[in-house]
Amino acid sequence: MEITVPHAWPSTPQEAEAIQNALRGQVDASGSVTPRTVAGLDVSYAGDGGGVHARVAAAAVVLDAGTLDVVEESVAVGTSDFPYVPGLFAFRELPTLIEALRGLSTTPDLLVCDGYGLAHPRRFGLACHLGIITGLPAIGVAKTAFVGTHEQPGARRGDGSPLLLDGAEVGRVLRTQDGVKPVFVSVGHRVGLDEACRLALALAPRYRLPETTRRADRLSRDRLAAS
DNA sequence: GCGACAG
DNA sequence: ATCTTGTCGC
Repeated sequence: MEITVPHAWPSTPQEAEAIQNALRGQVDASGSVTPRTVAGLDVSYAGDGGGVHARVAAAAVVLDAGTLDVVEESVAVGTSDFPYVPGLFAFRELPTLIEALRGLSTTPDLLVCDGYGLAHPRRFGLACHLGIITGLPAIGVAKTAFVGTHEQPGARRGDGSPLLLDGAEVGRVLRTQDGVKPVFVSVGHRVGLDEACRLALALAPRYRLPETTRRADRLSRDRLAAS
């Protein structure tokens, strides 16, 4: 698919924050989607992934939203030239993720990102970046807590509790399987939170994480090991 | 002031 | 994220 990045790549944390502050107003946190295809995105790192020039592999795996069968896969290898800073995480993975998306011959109807969207210090996490850059509906499904407060959701699949930040619900702590640790769902772009949770649940019929994320994780890891 | 902190 | 043994459970 074609992608044009609407800004320069930052070389300092200050520039990165300025980009997020400038783009945050463009997020559309409403809407519903009935995707035919869904792309899962993930990045793997070689060695101590904390380094600034670590080798990385980014994967984009497109699944049929109904059957969860793989429709297309794309991987890109590169380096992460921006350090890992909580809140600026997107700048570390975006360049390679975008290359992976460009490698797709089809345009997916939804992006499922490994991380946060609006549940972010400046309300503009990785899922928002990818949503705005591509113009596509996007959601974030994170594995661990980052910002906000929340109560423990019920123990059953589908149970959830609001993720609150400054009195606003910026995401939801969602149980995707009975008795397993919940995931953190937040809006990236052009999808409401209820819809984002519904989609995340539908994409995780058997395991804790969405099939999209699991597929992208495995593909990026394998590709990195083979390079 | 001191920690905590998506991947 | 990645580095890692053994262990519990389906």
